[in-house]
Formats: sequence, C-alpha cells, structure tokens
Amino acid sequence: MTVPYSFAHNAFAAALQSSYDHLADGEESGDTVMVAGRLMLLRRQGKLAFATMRDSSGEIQLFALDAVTSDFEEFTKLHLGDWVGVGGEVVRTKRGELSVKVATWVTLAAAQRNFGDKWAGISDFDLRYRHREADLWANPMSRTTLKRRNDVMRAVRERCWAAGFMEVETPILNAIASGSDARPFATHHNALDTDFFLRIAPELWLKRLVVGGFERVFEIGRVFRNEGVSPRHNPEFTMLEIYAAYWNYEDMMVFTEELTAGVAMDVLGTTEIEYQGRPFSFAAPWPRRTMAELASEAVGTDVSVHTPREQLAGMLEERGVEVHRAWGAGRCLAELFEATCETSLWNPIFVTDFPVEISPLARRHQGDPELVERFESYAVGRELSNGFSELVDPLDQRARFEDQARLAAEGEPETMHIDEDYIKALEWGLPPTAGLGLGIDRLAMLVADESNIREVIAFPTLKPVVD
RNA sequence: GCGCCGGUAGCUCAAUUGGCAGAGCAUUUGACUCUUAAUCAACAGGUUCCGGGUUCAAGUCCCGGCCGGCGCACCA
Repeated sequence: MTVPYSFAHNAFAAALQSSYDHLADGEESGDTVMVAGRLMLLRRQGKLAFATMRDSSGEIQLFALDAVTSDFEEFTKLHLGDWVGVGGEVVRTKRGELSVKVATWVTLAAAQRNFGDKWAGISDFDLRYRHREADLWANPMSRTTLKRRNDVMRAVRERCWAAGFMEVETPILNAIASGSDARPFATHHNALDTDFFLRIAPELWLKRLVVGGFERVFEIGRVFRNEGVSPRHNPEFTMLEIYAAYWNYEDMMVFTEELTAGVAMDVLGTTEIEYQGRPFSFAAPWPRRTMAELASEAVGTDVSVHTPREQLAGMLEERGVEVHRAWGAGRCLAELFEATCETSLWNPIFVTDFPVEISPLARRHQGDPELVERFESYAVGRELSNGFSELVDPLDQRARFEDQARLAAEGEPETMHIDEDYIKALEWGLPPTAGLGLGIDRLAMLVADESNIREVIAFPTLKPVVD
C-alpha cells in the first residue's frame, strides 16, 4: 500500500465542534470538509461504522455508511491508531454526535503497534518514558502536562520580552564549567583536541553580555549536571537566567514574584491552585525572611553567620547532618536552614541574605560583609529560583574563586573553578546588576500539578536498556 | 550510591499454604443500518525481566544481575 505524500486538510476537530454547535440531531450541514487524524475507536454496525478520530485540537466522530463511503469494507477494517484523512459532509447523527460523514478517505499511516488498553491507556512508567509518543496518544494527562510546559515557556518568554529583556544564547561547550556548584559532564572536541564541559549554568556568559552593554538579557536553555536522578532532578534541565543592569536583589525579587504569578495567570487564569491536593498560592508579594531568622525560629535560639562555627556544627550533628571539616560558619548556617526549614516552606517565600561563603558570585551585603545580597525562592518545599546582586568587583571575585579553590583542596567535591577570562571581563566594568536563575521544569511541575519532573520533560533521562 | 517496593499475553491486571498460567481490551474470523469503552459469538495469543539454586513440583521460596517507582544522599 502506498500512502500519499500529503493531504489537503482544511478543518480541525475542535473548530468543527464549536462552529457546528447549532446543528440539530439528525441534521446535515451541506458543508464538506477534509479532516485528518488518528483513529482512537472504531465501532462497526453492519452497513454503518462509527469511528472516533483525534487530531491535535480534539476529537470528532467519523460516520461511514456502505451507501456513501468509498471502500466501505476496507474502512471497517482500519485499526485503532491508524492515521486517516477523510473528506465528507459535516452532520450530526440522530443520537446527537457531530460527525464527518465519510465520502472519501485515505490511510495516512498504518499503526503496526497499538496504543495500549483503550480505556486504561498505558501506565507502565518505563514504557511511558521510553516511548513518549505512545504515552501521548494513550494518556490525555501526558498531553495536557506537556502542553502546560509549552504554555509556561511561552508566558515566560513573552513576559521577559515585554519587560525589555533580550533573549540570547551562550555556549553549552565550555572549557570551564562555572556559575554554580555542580559536577559537570565532560566531553572532547577532536579537531581542537580539547576537553570541554557541558554548562552547569549560563551565568558568567550572560554577565559578560551585560559588560558588553546589553543591559537586560535572558536565556532559556538546557543545563547539565552530573548528579543524582530523582523525582525532582533530571541530569539535563531547563533554566531561565535573566540579568538586569542597575537593579539590586530587591528589584529582582519584585520581578521574580511578578513573573511567576504572571505566568500562572497567563497559563491557568489564576494564582490560586491546588498542588498535589493542597492549596497553593502564587500571589505576589511573597514574604521575605532572612536565612538567619528562619533558622533561628526553627532551632529556638538566635543563630547567624556570626554564631561560632562549632556551635552551629553541634546543632547540625544533633540533627544527624555530617559536618565537613572545610565548612565555615556560613556553610553550617545554610545547612542548618536546609535541614530545619526547607521542606516546610509551602507557599512561595524569599529566603534572603545568604552567607558569603556559599555565594562566590554574589555581591556582599551592604549591612554585613559576611553576608551577600542573595535570595532563593522556595515553593512546595523545594527551591524554585535563586538570585542576587551580582558581584562586580574583579578583585573580590578573584578572592572568592581562590576561597573556592581552598575548599576544593580540603576535599569539597563541588566548588567553582577560577575563571580568569571572567575576571578579565569584570575588569572592563560590570555595572550594578541583579541576576536570577529559575528552574523552568519545577515551575512547570507546579503549574501542571505534577510531582515528578519526568512528567514535564518529554524525554527524560533514562538508563539505556542493553540486550 | 544506599534502602523499600515492583516487573505475568501487544495494553490493563488476576493467579489462595509452592500444585494444570487466567480475564478484559487490542489482534484474527463471523453477525449486526445511529454507535458512544457499542453489543454478541468464535479463534488465537506466554522465555511469568535475565541467570543460578532449593523442591516431586517455582509466577510464588533463596542468591546474583537488569530496568523502573518511591524514600534517603547529592542538588535545582
């Protein structure tokens, strides 16, 4: 059988359903359309046959009659999952189902595999993730979720553009993987005979564009971290990073909450949702609390980055956290916060004023040089975004990188490497700038009410099956 | 990486204390001129994830491996 190379398609299911809403039961419109899609159900009744066809917009019934339909017998032998193109009149059956009365039809692709149980679909995770194409046909929720992700991406882009940000693209192959603390994937360029690392963040490149005079830039792109896989972590994930010259971290917090709540409004029409059965509100403004305040409340005594390191370490050990010898008071405070507060932060909140020790790219706090002007937003017990007033001083930047190198020497596996090119870039002058990194997948999880990151990624990372 | 749970027909799932491996849907064949997961009848469909072991007998018990889900760790 030869399948055609094209089909003169001129109507979609959803548009037909709405534009022929007025058609009465048993009424024939007199209008002929060409529709195409996939057979989801097929019911033969002697000299009649009814099929449910789905296209990207929705579903419509195909009504075939021996007296009207060409090759009627062949039509009744079509399989669930076959793609068909159909020409016929728009009618409503006596039982009230809007249909295309099939006059001519052609097979556009024969399905040689089925799409699972027509009622239960496909539920096996392995099959769903390895063969998303089958999952998408079999499971309406999978289509809805990935569509939501697309809606989120569009809303984020449109809001960034509307705020005057320019979308840019920066290298994925890097001689040094920097901009975050994470282990990178390594690869090799043959012609250059050079090892490269896949980016773990686009941060340093974006700030170099600000140095170059693009005052507002953003990038939505894949980043790669060679770390554990979990329901909330995929080795490659999508990050939004934005940088605005002349802003500080408070300005960026305002932008972050407005962007996030705005995306929820754009996609869902509301900021008030249920996430995993529990009420959740995107509505701005979000509370702002310092890390030290939250940690102090949680442990019942005042702690801060100035609390003696040994005292903080003792509190961590009481809570079963193993304290690395390279950790200073700042890192200990952050660990204490994560151990006691992080998972209880349900509605969005900004946690602010991080220790300088764990923030090598952020600018020192105007009120306390041991802190930086940094925030992380948390929602449903997870980190959603991270931003700060950017460190603009090349001398301080070099000192921070050197501190990181010292930590590495003491056995800390995930530290930032010194990036001479970046320091050189800062020497040309980075104006006061605030930056933000936001996990698009995690935002999509919230909007789509999904608890596993794999549901919002079309093809999540899986271990290959070897025979 | 560690722990717990799971893997049976193309899909969704059963299988009692270890005792002949089953159903629905899909596929194949037939009936049926308004169906809606159509209905009815019939046929066919299996390396029970893989490899060992215990036993008269293993889907079931034991050991190892593979893949997945969840939790922990790492992290966003």
